[in-house]
Amino acid sequence: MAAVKNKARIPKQKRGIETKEKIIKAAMALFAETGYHKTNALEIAARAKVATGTFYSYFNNKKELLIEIVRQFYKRTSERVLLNYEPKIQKNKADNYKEGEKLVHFMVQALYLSHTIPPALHKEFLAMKLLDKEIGEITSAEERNITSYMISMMQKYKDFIRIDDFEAAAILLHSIADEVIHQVRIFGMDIDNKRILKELEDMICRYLLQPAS
Amino acid sequence: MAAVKNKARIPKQKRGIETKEKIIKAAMALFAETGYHKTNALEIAARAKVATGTFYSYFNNKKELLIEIVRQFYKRTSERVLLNYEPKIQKNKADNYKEGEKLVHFMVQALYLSHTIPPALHKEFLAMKLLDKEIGEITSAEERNITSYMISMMQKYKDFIRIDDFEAAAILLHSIADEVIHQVRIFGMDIDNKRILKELEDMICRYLLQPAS
Amino acid sequence: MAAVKNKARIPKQKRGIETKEKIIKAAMALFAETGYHKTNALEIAARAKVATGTFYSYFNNKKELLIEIVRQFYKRTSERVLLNYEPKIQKNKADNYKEGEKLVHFMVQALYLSHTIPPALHKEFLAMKLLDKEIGEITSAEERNITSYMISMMQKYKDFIRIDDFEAAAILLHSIADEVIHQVRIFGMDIDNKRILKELEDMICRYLLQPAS
Amino acid sequence: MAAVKNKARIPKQKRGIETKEKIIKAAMALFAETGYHKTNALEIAARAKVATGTFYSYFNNKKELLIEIVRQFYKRTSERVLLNYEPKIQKNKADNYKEGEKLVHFMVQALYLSHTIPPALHKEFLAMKLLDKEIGEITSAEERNITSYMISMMQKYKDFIRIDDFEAAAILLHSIADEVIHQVRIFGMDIDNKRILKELEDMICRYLLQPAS
DNA sequence: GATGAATGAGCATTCATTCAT
DNA sequence: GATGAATGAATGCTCATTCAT
Repeated sequence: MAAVKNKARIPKQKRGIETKEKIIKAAMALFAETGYHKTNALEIAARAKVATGTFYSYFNNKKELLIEIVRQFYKRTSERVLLNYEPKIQKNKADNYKEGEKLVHFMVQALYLSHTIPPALHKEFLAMKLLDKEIGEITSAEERNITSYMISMMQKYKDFIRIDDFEAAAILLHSIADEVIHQVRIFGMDIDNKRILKELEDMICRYLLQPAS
Repeated sequence: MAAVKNKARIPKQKRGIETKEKIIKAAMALFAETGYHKTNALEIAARAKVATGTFYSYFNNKKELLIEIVRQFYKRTSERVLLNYEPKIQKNKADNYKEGEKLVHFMVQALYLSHTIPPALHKEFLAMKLLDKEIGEITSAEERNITSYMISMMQKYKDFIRIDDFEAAAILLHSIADEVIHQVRIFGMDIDNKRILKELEDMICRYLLQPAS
Repeated sequence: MAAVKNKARIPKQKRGIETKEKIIKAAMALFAETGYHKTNALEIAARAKVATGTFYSYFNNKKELLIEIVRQFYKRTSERVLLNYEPKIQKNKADNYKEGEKLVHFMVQALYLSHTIPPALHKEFLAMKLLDKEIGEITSAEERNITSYMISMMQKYKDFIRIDDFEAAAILLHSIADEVIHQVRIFGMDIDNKRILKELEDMICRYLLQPAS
Repeated sequence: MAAVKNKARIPKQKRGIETKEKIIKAAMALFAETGYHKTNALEIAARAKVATGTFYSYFNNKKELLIEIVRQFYKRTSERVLLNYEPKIQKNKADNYKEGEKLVHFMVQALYLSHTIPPALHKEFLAMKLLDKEIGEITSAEERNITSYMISMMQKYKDFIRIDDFEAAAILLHSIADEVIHQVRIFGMDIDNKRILKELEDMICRYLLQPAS
């Protein structure tokens, strides 16, 4: 309702960019340590060794800062997952299942490796995705990106694939792979993470791939 | 001086129990409508048509109220999932896979049906599970319960099962089924929910069950 | 300004008197333990094993209860100091100073012995005497009583006395004796209390009594 | 998590120091007018023409403010009492008692003059010394200072002194002189203050000084 | 641009007191 | 008389945000 005051400075000079980066670094550290809700602007400014006023000249408010952080994270993650070189898959090999397994392994690994921020911070992101509409939308857009990419991959390798509903499959696969990786990375479950990831890959393969004839 | 003042009244009389219930109802409605963080004690009391002081004579603070709500939810969910009658599975049937599918369908349905609180409220629970240690622990305990139950089911029907690592499988299955159901219930994804759930069941079956010979 | 609601019940029956006494006992204990200001009606009622409502049917409020306690204390103290039998003083003895010393010793002892409530509670009384007008007045009245008594004693034994201004002397003596006894009883000073009391008596004697000729 | 959040701002700039001083002034006025317990942070801020938040950026809470005020008071008092020039006392005069009287008079006057804050405020200090442990400790430390000074004075003029136990005497003298001065300044007793102070000095002299041979 | 002092609405919490049972 | 649940004004304190220097 209220007109958004868009006073946030967009730094052009080197010093300004560095200051903004200092603030983001400090905020990430604090969000990871004590959580987004329990961190306040004063603390962020203090940690960044910057005056409170400076904070507000770069970000209109705390949430905008979070959005910036989340955006940066997803941008980097996307790049890592989507732009990664594909493995060498041989379409005409005798055993398509084996080749498919390679592909699945590659994708799960890519997803796993893309989650490189501190678990505690990631936890905050996931929570904020649920709690905040804006963050939720950013996340959804990102997920749609990844899902589209997966559909295109299925189409490319459709001879390997046993299921029909590519869209549902993509959503399902992304959803579960992401969740399992979160579980593994964030909660660091008691039992060996490798065991879980192995089962995950097996599950995806059994579901997705044409069985070896 | 003592770290925690445990003044919360434990109502013995009918009136007290009703009042407490009124507060819980009001809080659930508000948490669902505006979220836990954006709801305050005053609003809860007002919605429950109760004085602020009354709120604080039943709960030491807002979080304790949330914990009570979460506990109640999990207790009911557990009862529904765990105590549900099992479907009639015939162990000696010719087609074990078909019977297995019935079992999987039954379990997914049970899990689906157990999530009967308003999606918005559930969203809050999931977020708080990530944000708050105490809530996180309650949730973990609950998850361990369900995982144990699943392991025992696998042992009971081990002739149907193709995988070896029951523990990893149980964790994996619980994790993904829960996640997909949340996605479906909370985000009410664009594409037909039935399509997703159908794929989920298919995936679980392919992964879990001995293929039809 | 506001008309004082004088609803406080004056118990006639044994049960009522006992209940009131229970409340007073509980309050004294709590005032001593945690202080008047940090004690609330609920706690007093709880300690007295009585309902909150019952508290308010015996006392209009917390301060009235304090006043009752202070009154009781001064009544008992007065009785002990004033009604105490006097020592046998021989007016015609050769050495008046020696006899005077006996008298002073007796009075200091009487004052000392009259302070029989727990030091922590006494501390509260002294503070409330400073902070609260009503309590201050009760205390002042009491002090005037004691001062008068001291003047009459000086008159009775005027042959022993070296000073002229009986009134100023009585006020001074009461004031300092009381203070020193408080110091000794309440703060339990590091150095031996007996040394302090001995010096006090010596001081009073030197000041008050005709030197031995 | 940490027991005490030490956020209190320590003003470096002129403006900050002035603001802090404004708050202290306002608080002293209000404590004197209505007492410490009946004054709240809001009122102090309002009187100082400052926002509530400003109050809390200089003091963590009301008690910390009181402590600061008490500290300032004792610092000033000490300086006045201890650093005051001594009167010219002639050790070899014929009449030591006369010289001693001068000394006692000087000390009582110094003590009297050192109590320059409004009586009502002083009353609050005395009450808080009894009610609050921290304030009590500050006061005790101060009293030990003064007592030490008195002992050193007695040693310096030991030829004038009739008593042996310097330590007990110092404690006793400080205690009673302080008390009588409080009585006089705070309660402004009915009878002429000069009469009381005169008797006080006489008493101290008789007790402390070698009689004129 | 940067600073950090100042703001004040907002929220959590307490407790003296009342009153229906 | 006794009970204890309910009341709600009062108060302490926080923190996002502004703005004079």
